[in-house]
Amino acid sequence: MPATIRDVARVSGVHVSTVSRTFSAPHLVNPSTRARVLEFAEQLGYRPNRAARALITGRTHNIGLIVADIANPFFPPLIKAAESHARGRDYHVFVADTNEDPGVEEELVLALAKQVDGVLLCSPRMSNAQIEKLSRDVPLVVVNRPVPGLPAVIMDVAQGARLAVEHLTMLGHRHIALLGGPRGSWNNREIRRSATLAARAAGNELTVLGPNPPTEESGAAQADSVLRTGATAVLAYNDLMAVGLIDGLNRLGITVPDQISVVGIDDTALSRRTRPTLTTVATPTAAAGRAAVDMLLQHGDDRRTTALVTLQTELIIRDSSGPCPK
Amino acid sequence: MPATIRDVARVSGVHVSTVSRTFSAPHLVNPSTRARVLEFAEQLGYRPNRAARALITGRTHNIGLIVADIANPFFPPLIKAAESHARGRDYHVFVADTNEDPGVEEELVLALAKQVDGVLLCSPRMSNAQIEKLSRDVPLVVVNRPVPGLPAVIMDVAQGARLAVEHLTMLGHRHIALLGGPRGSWNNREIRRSATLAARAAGNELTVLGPNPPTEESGAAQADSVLRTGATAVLAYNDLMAVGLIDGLNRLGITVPDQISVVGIDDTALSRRTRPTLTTVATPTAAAGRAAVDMLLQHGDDRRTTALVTLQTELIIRDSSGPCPK
DNA sequence: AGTTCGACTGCAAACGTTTGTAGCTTTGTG
DNA sequence: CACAAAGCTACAAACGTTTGCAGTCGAACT
Repeated sequence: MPATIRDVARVSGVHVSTVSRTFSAPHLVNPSTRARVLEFAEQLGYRPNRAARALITGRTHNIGLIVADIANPFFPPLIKAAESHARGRDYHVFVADTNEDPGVEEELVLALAKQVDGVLLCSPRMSNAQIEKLSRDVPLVVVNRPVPGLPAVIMDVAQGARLAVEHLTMLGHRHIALLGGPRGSWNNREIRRSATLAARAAGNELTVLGPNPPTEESGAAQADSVLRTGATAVLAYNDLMAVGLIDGLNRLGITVPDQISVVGIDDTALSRRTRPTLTTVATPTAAAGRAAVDMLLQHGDDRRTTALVTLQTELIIRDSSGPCPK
Repeated sequence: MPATIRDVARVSGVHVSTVSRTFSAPHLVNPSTRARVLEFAEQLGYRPNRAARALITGRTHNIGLIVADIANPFFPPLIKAAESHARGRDYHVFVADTNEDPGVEEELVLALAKQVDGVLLCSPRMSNAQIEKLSRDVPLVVVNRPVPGLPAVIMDVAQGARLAVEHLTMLGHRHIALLGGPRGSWNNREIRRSATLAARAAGNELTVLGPNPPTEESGAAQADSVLRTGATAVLAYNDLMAVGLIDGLNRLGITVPDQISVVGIDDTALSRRTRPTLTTVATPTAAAGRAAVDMLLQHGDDRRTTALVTLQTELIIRDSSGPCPK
């Protein structure tokens, strides 16, 4: 029913190849012919069938975007930025949600492989070896985790964690709890490593809790474990857990920041809206989305380029962190 | 490089058509042949090329999902539910963001048309006529707005608005302001209509403000217009505007709900997290996403089925609404 | 024994494009 | 005026599938 290249060719009295070139290699066709073809194409509402084109060119002009949880407020800005950036380059975006399940991740990459020119793997929970293996089937760019031999864009969350610990130290806190995130997360390990280092450098005590699912409920559920550590300040794996924790603490009659300071990570839209507003480490998620798309489209075919883009993070001081109670 | 159906055929010593049937019509091939083919296919890592398949069958097993703004917290739960539901039925989902621009909407539907079996159009800003026209190119299901002659899933936001007005009336409020949303929004008109009716029935005064962009900033910016109306309670187009408004009021030294009550719509994840927590009308977004996918896949080909699914809404009373100050 | 049937498999055309090659004009050059 | 070059267009094969049709073969029926 929809017009094909053949319809356009017939109507405008030229061969299909001429119509094809009118769109994909304009300089090879006589301007007047081209004008005529374009006119008829317009009139018939012709649009090239990208799937058919992909079949022969091998380029689909689609990309895949795989995230752990669309509803986690960390991701929407990244998705939005990536989609918009990709569309500006005439690419469409498949979005899929793994529910934090590594098995689903793998299946998804494989299922998408033939339909896309590459996949953005955001915060994957798979092993490096698995990712490495998948990258033989389809170009990958990893976000939020470096994988040896693969292009990746990461945010310097170690620096952020250090800044957070230093901030808390300056406020007089001597014992900090680290509310850990999910097991497979590279960010989680990185935060832990860096916070440990920073705490040691400041002569502080650091108690690590976790691993935990990176959700609000999980943060709330950890409120009493946090209390039991005796820490006066908490650095949480992400904003979601931080606000959950604050809620949980409130329910136990503890107020933030008067009795305990809480610092989040990600600076999601949330953090400005909660009361108290959340001190947090800002990660440039939109920029990460754009950078990842760029990397994917840049090295079109020469995969296994091992570029690594690192984006800086920043500590945003708001109301959930305050002086250590005595 | 990746294995094709021909590779599998060669290796397992059968014709390509047999391999094809092994996957798409198993009952037509001898179980033992089938087993052998499957084994070799597995071994070669063969996966049918869906684009090639689509070319001949006309079914892509993809759907498009077009929303106004991915970062608006209303949408992620809908996207997540729709994607997960679709994938359960072996469909992949293109997600695209229009930035509230009707022109982009149209372009996007057209661009996606050949690559999908149908498009979910969420909260479109286009005219009915435009939507109607697009539906001739590709099956559409509209979400959050009824369009004559097209399948749609809507949420009964009129009922929600009525409940909200009644709730405020019971709290003693006699003058309510309606903080309107974007121009093209059907929901906006519906809310307005229903709130007006309910206010009249209760003998209340209702002042309508707007149209406004449906964002937090826009809500905040309207704080003084709201004050000038002299209303003691506000019903906002959505949660985002409601929390923005509360912020704006706070900045003017007005407290919620003591001096003014504020009610939102959508019950986004936000509304539980702000202080005060937000009284709001809950819209079942995840259910809407699933229902829309079902409708799209159900009437596969017989478009122009004019089914309309209406989902109920519910008033969630939290802390941002209180008794009318005297 | 001949026929019919069913189960299975192969053949080849088709889906809507792109692209290398070859052919035809026209123009420029010596 | 002949010839080459340049500019343009047509032809046809290819991409990886599906699918209607026809063919083969053995079993079951008459």
